[in-house]
Amino acid sequence: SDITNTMSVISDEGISAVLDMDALSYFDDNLKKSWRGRDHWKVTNWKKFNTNTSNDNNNTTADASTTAAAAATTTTTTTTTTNNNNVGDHSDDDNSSPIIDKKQIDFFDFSTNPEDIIFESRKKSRIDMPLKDRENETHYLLPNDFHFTADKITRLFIKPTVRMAFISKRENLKKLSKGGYKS
Amino acid sequence: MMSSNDNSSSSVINQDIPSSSQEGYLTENTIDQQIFRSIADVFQKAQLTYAGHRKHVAILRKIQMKAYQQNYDEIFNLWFCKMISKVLLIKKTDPLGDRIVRLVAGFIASWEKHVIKVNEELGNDTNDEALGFSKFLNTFMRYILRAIECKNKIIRYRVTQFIAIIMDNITEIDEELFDILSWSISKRVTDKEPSVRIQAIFCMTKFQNDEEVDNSDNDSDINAIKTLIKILRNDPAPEVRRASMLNLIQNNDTVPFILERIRDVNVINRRLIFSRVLKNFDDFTMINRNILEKLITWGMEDREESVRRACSNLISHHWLNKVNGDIMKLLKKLNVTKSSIANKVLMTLFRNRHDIIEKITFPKEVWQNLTPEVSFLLKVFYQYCLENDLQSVIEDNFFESAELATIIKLYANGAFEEKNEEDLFIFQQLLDVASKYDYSDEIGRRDMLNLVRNILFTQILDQQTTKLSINTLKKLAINEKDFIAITIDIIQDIRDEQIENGEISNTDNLSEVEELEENGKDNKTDTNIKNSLNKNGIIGDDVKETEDDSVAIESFASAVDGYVNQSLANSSRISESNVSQSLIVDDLDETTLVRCLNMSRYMLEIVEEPADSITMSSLIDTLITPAVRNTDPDIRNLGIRNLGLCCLLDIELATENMYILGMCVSKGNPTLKKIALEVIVDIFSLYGTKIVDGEGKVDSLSIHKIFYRVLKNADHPECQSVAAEGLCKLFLCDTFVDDDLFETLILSYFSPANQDNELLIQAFAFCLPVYCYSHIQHQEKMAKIAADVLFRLSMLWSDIQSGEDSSYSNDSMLKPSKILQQLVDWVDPFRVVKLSEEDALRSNTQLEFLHVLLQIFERFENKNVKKMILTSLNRFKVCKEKDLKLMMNIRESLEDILENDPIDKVCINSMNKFLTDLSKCIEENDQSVENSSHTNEEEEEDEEEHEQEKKEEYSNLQEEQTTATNKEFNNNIKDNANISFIMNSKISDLGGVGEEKEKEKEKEKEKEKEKGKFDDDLISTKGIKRRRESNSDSEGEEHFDDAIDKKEDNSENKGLVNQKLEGSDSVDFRINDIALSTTDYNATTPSGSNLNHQKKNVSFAFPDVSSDELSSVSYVDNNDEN
DNA sequence: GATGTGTAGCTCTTGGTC
DNA sequence: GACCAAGAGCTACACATC
Repeated sequence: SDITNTMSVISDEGISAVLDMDALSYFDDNLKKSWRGRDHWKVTNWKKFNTNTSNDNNNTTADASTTAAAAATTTTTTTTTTNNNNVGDHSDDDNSSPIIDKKQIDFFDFSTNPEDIIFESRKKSRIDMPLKDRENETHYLLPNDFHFTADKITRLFIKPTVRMAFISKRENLKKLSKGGYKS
Repeated sequence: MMSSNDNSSSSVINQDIPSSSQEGYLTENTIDQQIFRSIADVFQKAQLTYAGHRKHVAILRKIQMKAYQQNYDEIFNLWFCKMISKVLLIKKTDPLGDRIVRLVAGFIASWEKHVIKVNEELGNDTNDEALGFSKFLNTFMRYILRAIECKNKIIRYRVTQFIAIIMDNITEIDEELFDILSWSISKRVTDKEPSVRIQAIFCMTKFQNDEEVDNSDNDSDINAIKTLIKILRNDPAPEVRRASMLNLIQNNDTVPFILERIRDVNVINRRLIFSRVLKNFDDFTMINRNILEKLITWGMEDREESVRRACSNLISHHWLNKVNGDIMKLLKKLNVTKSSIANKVLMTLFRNRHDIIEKITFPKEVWQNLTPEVSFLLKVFYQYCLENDLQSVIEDNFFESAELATIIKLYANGAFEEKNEEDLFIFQQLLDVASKYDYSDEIGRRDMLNLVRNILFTQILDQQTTKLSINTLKKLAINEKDFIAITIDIIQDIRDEQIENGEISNTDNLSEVEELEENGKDNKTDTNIKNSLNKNGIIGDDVKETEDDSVAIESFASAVDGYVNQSLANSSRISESNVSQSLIVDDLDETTLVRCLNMSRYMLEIVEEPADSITMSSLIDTLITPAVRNTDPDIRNLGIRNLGLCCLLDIELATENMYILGMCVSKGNPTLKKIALEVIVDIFSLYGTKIVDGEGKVDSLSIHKIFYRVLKNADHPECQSVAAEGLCKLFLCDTFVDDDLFETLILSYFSPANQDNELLIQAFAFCLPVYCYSHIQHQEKMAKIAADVLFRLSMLWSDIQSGEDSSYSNDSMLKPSKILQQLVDWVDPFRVVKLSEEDALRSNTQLEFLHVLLQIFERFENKNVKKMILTSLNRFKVCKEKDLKLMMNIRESLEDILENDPIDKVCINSMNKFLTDLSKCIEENDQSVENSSHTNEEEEEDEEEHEQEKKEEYSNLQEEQTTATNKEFNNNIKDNANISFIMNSKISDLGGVGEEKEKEKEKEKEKEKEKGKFDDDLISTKGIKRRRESNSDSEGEEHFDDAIDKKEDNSENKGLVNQKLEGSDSVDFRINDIALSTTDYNATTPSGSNLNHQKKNVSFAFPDVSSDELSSVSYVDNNDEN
């Protein structure tokens, strides 16, 4: 409430034209999962900035519906296949895999002996965790979270009631574009 | 079908037609088959639904009994096991298996229950029933245990599942069997499959129960508990830790480990602490205070909404219910006077339980007899009402300000006169209310003002209370000027009183002041701050910095003196009229000084506009300056903080004080360094670059150097992270634009030296994406340096892996593939905020990165890294909208690599895929250009011209020539092409001359490169020479580091390594470098010539980035120096 | 080790009972 | 109004596959 140097007073050039509060929340939303940085970073899908332009929305909805439709199709096909399998049920014996993946087991059928598999000697195959995985000095605990937010980084260090004035002067903008590629 | 060759005794395979074989055993066979069929029938039915399980269990029991009666119990056991053998093959997710498991558990439980009953009836456990059960259990368990180390994980899972559920359903077990079980299970706890481990844990939990009952079992109990704790903390799979967390027995030894999971990396585990573990605690006061405070703080601040919700549910439902809705009881339990979470807890309650808001009232009589709890409730309640605009609630419960003043006075008396601690606490709560109160009533306002003023004047308050009081003053003042006047009056009064009481002999001080003023005049005539400082012998020199502390301190002190002189000189225009001038003393006792400084600090923190300059300079001269000069570090820190706050109100003051702030950063102790750094960043954030580079101003290069140095110094991680965050902020608002400083910044994010600086890592993790995605030009900057960043870090990584660089462990650094991913991600134009889809499609940031990367591809020495780059090609997104020539260039580079590099199939596949896509885009791009030229005649010309331009450029590039064309990729930046890139405007005059020279050199270098030989040293040396030229050209201008430069000139080429180590110098070179080369840089960037450029820059630019390890990464061969 | 699919563990809603 | 149960929908994690 008592902030004088808000982003709004900033000239409409360059970065300040872009960085309003909405834009900042775009970062907060999309960055909240990568706060641990570096070692824990992985590629994530970013939610598009909501620009109120119908274009974006249309695109996204279109995309979504297509994928949804695609997904729906796949689901239906899979279900049908499963159903087909179910019809065949326990009468069709699948010898290719010992593992039972059927709607029902025939407890009367001992045409194949499960003991061949379950008591199979384990030979060379490793069934234990590698030693290096058994201890971890982080104990799988999160580090201290310093809660960087767009709000925090746009405030001054020693006077947090005041925001940075994004006085982006023309000269600096030019400097910035120097050597950069524009498209 | 059935195999006749199966003759192992335990594997009596039966057929569907039982009587067909095994003649002579018909009777037995029939019973055998009957048992088989009966059991199979039950299993057959029970697998489909849980309904009827009870019946099925009963039938099974009957079958067993009948078999027993016929002396066929062993056959029963055998067939039972056979059934199970089938179940062991049912995959984990199939509910069939679980149903049978439950059936078996039910059967066993039912049988055991019966056995116990019989045992009780007969008074022994050796009866037939008991023995029969034991026999069955032994047979069954040993049967499945034979499969517990099966190589098939599903079977291991089912076996452990059976064991777990059986353990859960029986009360006793043979010791011998138990031993075998616990031995087998303890091995499965380290199974490679998490699902098996979880079941093993379920078994383990059964071993920890009998603790007190049987001492002989204690060992295994303790072992079980120890194992579970180890798993809880060390298992990589969250669901396994979860199983351990929820099943570990809770006692004084285990609870801390369980609650530690509040910071588990897994969300569900964290949430469960609130929704399960803590919910089951009878009384949270059992938990250690510190732990409890942390639990709630972390719970409320968790990144995940669901955890926060679980936490607030715990508080607002469970906890409140436990005290039957009695908030006062809850507050007592929380111990409000010492709790840091009570505030949060109450706020959560108010937010989630609107029903209790209505029930809270503060009748007048309560105010007279406040307890800490009630006053605390009052404070938080008022805060809540204000935040939620509950005006009517406030009106009902809180009265006129005059009355509030009276009440506060009451408790203030208790607090200060009678030194009653409870009253002090109550006073603080009420003061908090007062700082937000409505003072429309003039009498109330005046009463309160007098009260607060009086308290501030007479009492020595802690920081928090001081802050509250000052905040209240602001609320009470008519306007900001009034507020400042009131506060400064109080400070003045305190000082006056102190001086009166302190019988200070002012004579010495006065003469000192005069002396200072003399110096000040000197300074003024000089108008050169730096000269006077050089006189004092304190130049920001790395060599000096390494000298012993006493020298540093001395030089620091003289710097401060210099500052004081200067500040006096500058303020003389004001101080003439300043009566209190004679009071410039630092003899105020420390407590008073700190008290005044804190008051002024809290005042300045909330002041929005500067007061009149007289008031401000009086504050600075009489309070802040002496504090800055003080030898006590705490006071000095406060002094600098205050000075910084003043600077944020007055740009001139800020400009004047940049130097002293810089000195504080380079010479101060870590705390002072940090504050001063923060101040510098704040000043830049507020005023931009206006405060540097100009008549009497500090050189921006020096400021750059300061940042470099702090950033590279891992000894002061806090300063490092302030520098990192600060630089990110300044780059974000385009106050800083230097490429090399920026690259240093990125490198320090990935540097293994900073691996443990969590604050720095997190600052970067947030700020760097914000920078890259906030503006397309920011992203372009990243794209420009990305390839070099990857190169340097890959080299470093190779060194670490090969053991050449032993200062870091192998995993202290991100793999190059991950770094590449990150960089590609940062230059993804689709993430740029408010950039339209079309612009994003057209943006070349990612391809620029790729282009430069392919240009320097051959310089990557590590084969694996090369391979990695090629297999990662498809991470770069291409589309027809991209720049045609850029795409063609990339294609060419890739084809070159395909031809000349020995590469494996994976790479070839990846490259082919990318090339196919790329060619398609190139084709489409070509077509669309043609199409558009036909559709729109007007645009045709432009388009053609543009295309022509591009083509020219690219053909130039392909020939790897850097003709001094000023053509741009994009006309947009044409205007900027000739604008020098440097910070110091004076140098820019030289641009033309330097430019030509530069281009000549560029050409030379290009030729060299074409020959295939690349002499790094030569180029580096050239770089230095060139720098000197430009430096001498810029003679006469004020240079922060003239002294160093000259010194170095004298010492004649100290060698590259030294220059590397003295990072300070590199900044200068670098900036001039850019100044001389930027113009053609724009025109030639995608070419190979740029590569030279980059290389050359690099060798100077980051000598001190992340200490020596990066120097080995540098292109410059520095062996001769080592 | 990157990929897509499947699943656990929620959360929220609806509808019903006490 | 509290409570539960069933059902839909969501997301991070687990699993499977290549």
